[in-house]
Amino acid sequence: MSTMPELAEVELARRIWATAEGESISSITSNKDARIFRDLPAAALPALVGKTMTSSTHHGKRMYFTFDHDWHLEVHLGMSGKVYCAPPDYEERKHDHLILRTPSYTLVLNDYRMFGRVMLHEGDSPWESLPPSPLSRRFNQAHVRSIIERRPKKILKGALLDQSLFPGVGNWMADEICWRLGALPDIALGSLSPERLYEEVKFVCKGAIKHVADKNQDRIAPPEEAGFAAGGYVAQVPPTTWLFQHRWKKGGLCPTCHCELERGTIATRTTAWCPQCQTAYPKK
DNA sequence: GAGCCTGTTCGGGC
DNA sequence: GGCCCGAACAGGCT
Repeated sequence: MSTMPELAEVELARRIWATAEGESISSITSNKDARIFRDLPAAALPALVGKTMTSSTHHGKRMYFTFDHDWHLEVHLGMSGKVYCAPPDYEERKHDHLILRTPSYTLVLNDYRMFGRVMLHEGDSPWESLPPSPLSRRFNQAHVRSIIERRPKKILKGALLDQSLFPGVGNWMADEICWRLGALPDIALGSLSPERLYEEVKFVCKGAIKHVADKNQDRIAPPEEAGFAAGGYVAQVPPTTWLFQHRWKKGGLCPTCHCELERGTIATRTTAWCPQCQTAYPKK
């Protein structure tokens, strides 16, 4: 299973680094030339040395680690970012671009493609000004209705991937939501009912957390057992009743009707759908 | 060796 | 401005 840095893996990654909550940063090693630091002023990171990680949260695909005196380290995993919580004597490996050491742990950010991003904020909580997360109470039916009403002609899959509308939803989750809606990915947003869209976005987001973040908790700690070896840390994935398990296999079958899934490029992304089950709405 | 790619941004066309 | 697409980013994997 390759990595899939969408909402649930991001939350799992947050929990992995959160192992070090309550510890203070003793040293920082960073590859400042790495693209992931393109939005971070040079020499900003040392400000974290001596500061204690007090809490953390995630919003969509972004993680925030808060250090005392209102410093917030933001990490986006991009396409290939991984975080590890390793023992104190961890030795740097290829593509490790950020290493935070505390007395008990080594927090590592490894990203070979460097589409990820690291930022540092001081002051107010940066996530509070972002659009509502599908996991939050602010994300309700009225909010989904306003999304649909403002962009009735937008393609469903393109809308689902838009991080300003559905923060955290990525390619596989978008396909899963379309499949559960019984909707082809290229129908217009305006043909959907707010109730149904709200229901399935919620179901897939909550289910992803349950099946991916919660079920892989044993990958987090203790650090000597944490999955910082090659292969990533996601061992448990959504059940075979989800499209997830079938969408990448050539000749994969729909878990509901068992007909062969179709694949193509929609909204510029590789997309899988069931030609039989996803016909509840007129094509765009 | 060629092609693919689970994320995001930017530029161009309409 | 809105929307859509393709390219670019970079390197491991099939």
